[in-house]
Amino acid sequence: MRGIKRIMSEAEKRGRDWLIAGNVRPTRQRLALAQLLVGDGKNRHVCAESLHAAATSGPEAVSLATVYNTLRTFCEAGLLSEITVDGNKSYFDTRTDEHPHYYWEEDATLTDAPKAAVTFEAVADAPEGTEIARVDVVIRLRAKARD
Amino acid sequence: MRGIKRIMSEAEKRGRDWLIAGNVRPTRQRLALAQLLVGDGKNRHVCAESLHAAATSGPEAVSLATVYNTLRTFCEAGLLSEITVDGNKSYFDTRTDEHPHYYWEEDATLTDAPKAAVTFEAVADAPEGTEIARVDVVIRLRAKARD
DNA sequence: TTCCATAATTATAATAATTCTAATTTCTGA
DNA sequence: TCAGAAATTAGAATTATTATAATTATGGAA
Repeated sequence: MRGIKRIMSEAEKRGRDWLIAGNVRPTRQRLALAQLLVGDGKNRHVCAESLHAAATSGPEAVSLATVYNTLRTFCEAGLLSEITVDGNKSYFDTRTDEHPHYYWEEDATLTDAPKAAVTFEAVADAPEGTEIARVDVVIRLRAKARD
Repeated sequence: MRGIKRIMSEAEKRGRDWLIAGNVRPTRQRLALAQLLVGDGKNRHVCAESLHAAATSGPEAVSLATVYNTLRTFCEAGLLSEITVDGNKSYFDTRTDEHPHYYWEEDATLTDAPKAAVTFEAVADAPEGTEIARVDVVIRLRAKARD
């Protein structure tokens, strides 16, 4: 045991439990990132850059390379899902169930859409020899034109 | 008039008409690309690189910069639609009506899905002050696991 | 505890897709 | 035919991301 024992905050507990649930070794950096991602119990969308910025201004700095590695690790562990929406940058969502997203064209941000925003009548069978891995739905929003 | 008058092929006509329909000046390079895109009357999905490769092996070489410029121009003219599916590269579709896509994870390619592949029961109202620009649906396929 | 093998982290270099810049060429219409 | 505008181009610059290779941390065994 290295550091001084101290009371663990709610956010720290949430982060740690989340890592354990995903069967991911709770290293210092991963704990820091996990806390930023799920520490408040709310869902969150991040990109590598935004998460790195958040970590940098926190108590436990994490290198950009590790942010990338860790986001990938979390995805593989099923803790995050990756969302692709504009051609150049990846977003990551702490909600991992299949649900639609709003993409706000005005400021290029992404939020969850209520699941009821889109309901399917039918999704046809996948072509022969394949199966559907996932159905991505992105509802692109723009500011309403004034009349 | 520079070149020698000659009979215009069906593909050339289709390309030229397509440009005119989009109100885009029919330059040599644009005609070459248009022909590659719609010359056979079929729908097509390309990325900048694949289109550039096709042009390079044709009779009228087009620089990569122009391929990028032109794809953007065609999109703005409503002749193409851009599809984003994996975080790093843009695809362009000669079909511009709203329709779902299959993304084949195995080889990272994109094809049209039959419109009936997904039918909506409902798409909720857009949030206050916004309107829906488009609903993107990508059905991600993977090779079926053997049992 | 201490030590070891393994895994994680890191700075930095490399890559990939795309955009920018500034010079040149081509078009169009008078 | 000519001038001005638009398009094209090579190459540099940018952005997001991944790879490399060296260092450091971690967890389990002794």
